Amino acid sequence: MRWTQTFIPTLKETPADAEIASHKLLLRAGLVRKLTGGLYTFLPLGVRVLRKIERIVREEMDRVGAIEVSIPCLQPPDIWQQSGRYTTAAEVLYHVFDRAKKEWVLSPTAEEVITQLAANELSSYRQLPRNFYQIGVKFRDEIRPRFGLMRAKEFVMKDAYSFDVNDAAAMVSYRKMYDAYTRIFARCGLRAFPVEADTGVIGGNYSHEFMVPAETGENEVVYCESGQYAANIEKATSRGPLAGTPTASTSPAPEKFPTPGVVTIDALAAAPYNVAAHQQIKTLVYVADSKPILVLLRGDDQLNEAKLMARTGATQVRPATADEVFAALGAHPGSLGAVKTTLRVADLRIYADRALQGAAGMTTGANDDGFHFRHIEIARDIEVNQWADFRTVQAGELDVETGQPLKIRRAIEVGHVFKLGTKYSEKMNALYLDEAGKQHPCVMGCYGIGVTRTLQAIIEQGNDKDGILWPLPTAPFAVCLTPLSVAPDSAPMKLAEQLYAELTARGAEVILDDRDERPGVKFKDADLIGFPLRVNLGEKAMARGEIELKPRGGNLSFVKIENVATAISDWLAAESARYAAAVPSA
RNA sequence: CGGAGCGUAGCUCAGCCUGGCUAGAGCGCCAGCUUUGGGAGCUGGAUGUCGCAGGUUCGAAUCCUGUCGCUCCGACCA
Repeated sequence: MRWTQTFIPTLKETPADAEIASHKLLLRAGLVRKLTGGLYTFLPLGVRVLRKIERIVREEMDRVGAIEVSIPCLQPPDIWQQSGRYTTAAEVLYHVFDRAKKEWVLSPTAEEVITQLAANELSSYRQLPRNFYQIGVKFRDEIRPRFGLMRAKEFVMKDAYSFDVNDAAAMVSYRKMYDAYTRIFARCGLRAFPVEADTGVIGGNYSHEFMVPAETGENEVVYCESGQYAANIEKATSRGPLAGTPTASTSPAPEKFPTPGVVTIDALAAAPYNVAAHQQIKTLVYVADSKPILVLLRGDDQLNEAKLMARTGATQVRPATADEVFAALGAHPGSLGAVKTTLRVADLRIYADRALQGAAGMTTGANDDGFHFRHIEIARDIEVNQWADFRTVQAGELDVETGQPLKIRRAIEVGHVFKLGTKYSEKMNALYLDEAGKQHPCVMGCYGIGVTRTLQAIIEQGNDKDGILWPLPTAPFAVCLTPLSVAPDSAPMKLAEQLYAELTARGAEVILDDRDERPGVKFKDADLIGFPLRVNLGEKAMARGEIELKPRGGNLSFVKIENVATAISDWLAAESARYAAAVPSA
C-alpha cells in the first residue's frame, strides 16, 4: 500500500475526550474516529488490524472444530421472553420499532437464536457435539460508554455456542475453547491469562475470563504468585480475613449502650468506644428481587454483590433505600443490627458471612437510632438463615490452596468462557434423543471474545511515549518503507519502489510512505502508528552502500543495499517465529 | 440515574469572573518562496450560527433560565 493512496489521518495533538493511552492512540494514529459516545468509525488502518484479529480468531475456532454461522442482529423479542432474558438482561437491550409499531431488539449476544436453531435442527446424539460461532457486531445499551472501544454501545464480538450430550462432553468442548482462547491471545501478541469468573446474568455454573493486566482495566483480579490461583474479585475466595474474629464470650447477655451520632464503623472504632472494626457486625439491608433481606458482615469487610446474587439466586440485588431500611428495621443506617429481639418484620431473611461464624463479644447496631449492643454472640443472639461467603477478598489474605498471600491487580477482560448447562436448552426445547431413544436437553457452553476490545487492549499493553508498539501478528502493516526523497528518479525512491515490489511479492505487508514530507514528519507518524519495522532510505547512508533498519522500540542497524530485501525477510521471519514460540501447541 | 466538569475555527485552547470597539492564539488547511535525517522558516490567505432556545440589557461568547451534547467518578459488561 502506498501512503498517499490510503487514508491515515494522524493527529499531532491529543483529542480532548480521550483519557487512557490506548484510546488516545487509536485516535492519534488514525485507526478510528468517533461518531458519538460509544460509536466509532473504523478507518483503513483500524479495519486492517480488526481483520487480522478476526482472522486469527477464525483460524483457531476452525482448528478446534467450531463452525461459522452468521446470526441476525435484529431479533424478535419473543425469543428473549422465552429465555427470560427479556427482563433479566433488560438494561442492555436496545429496542427498535418498525412501521407497524412492532418491537424488535438488537442482539447483545445470541444464546436465544442459536438455541432455537439447535432446537429445530439438532435432534439426535449422532449430531452432537456441535459448536457454532460467529463474528459480528453486537449492541449493548451501556450505561456509560467509556475508553473508546473498551466499552462501546456497538462492538465486534466473536461468540460461540457448544451443544453436547452430557456434562462430561460439555467439559471437553469447554476445554477446547479454553485452549483455543489461550492460543488466540498469544497469537495476537497479547499477554492474557485465564481467571475463574462469576457467571453473572448469562447464567451457568463454571466460567473463566481471559484478562489482560492493565492499570486502566475495569476488573480486579485476585491472584496467587504461585500461579495456581487467579480469580475475578467477584468470584475470589481466600482463607478469610487476616485478623481473627473474636469467639470468646464476654457476657451472658447483650448490653445496649448509647452511641449518639455514631453512624460509621470508623466512628465506633475510634475513641471513646474503641471497638475495632473486626469486632463489629455490619448489617446491610438489600433488596433482592424486590424483597428486603439482611446481610451481615464483619465491620472491616466489604460486601461482594456478585456473591450475594449467586448465593441468594436473585437476578437483581440493590442496596435498600433509606425509606426501605427504616421500614424493615425501624432505624437508620448507622444503628442497624440483626439481633432477634429487635427485629419487627417477621419474614426478613438473614444472610451472614462465614467470617462471622462463632463470633462472640461483638458490637452491632440496636435498631434504635443512637444505640448499639455489645457482648453479642452471633449463635445466641442472631437467627441467621444462611451462612455463606459474601465478603470481598482483600490483598494480603491467604490463598485457600497454597496458603500464600494473594495479590490484586486491575485487568481488561477480553474473553469469557461459560459452561451454561441446560438453562437455555430446557427453556427453548433444544432436546436430543440418546441411543435408547430417550429425550434430554443439550448441555451448552457459550464463549465470547471482544474483538474490538482486544484490539484496544493490544494498544493498551504495547505503547510508549512515541506511539503504538504493534506486535507483528496484528500490526496494520509489518514494514514501513520510508524514502527520504520521493522524487520518482531519486535513488531512495527508486530503491523503495524496488523493495516494495519485491517484498510484496514475497508476501510481506508493506506500506510505502510516498508522501512528500520532511523526514521528521514521516518518522513521527511511523512511530506513532507503530509499524514493527521501519526501513529508512536516505541519500547519506545509501552513498555508503547501506540502508537503515529501525525496529519499532529497538535499535537502528545498517545493512548493505544488496542484502536489504533478504535482511527484511529474515527479520520478519525471526519476529514471526518469536510470536509463534509463545503460542502453546494444540 | 446520582455526583463533578466542559461546549468558542478541522485540532488543542485563551477570552467569560468584572457585558462594550473588528472574537483571538498555536497547530492544521490553501498559495508562493525557501528548506530537506526527528512534527521546519518566511510572506500572504481561507475558515466561526461562540452547542441550541429563550430571557435580562442601549449592548451578551461573557449574566440568568431551560435544553441538547460530550468528558470524568459510581452502578453494568465482550
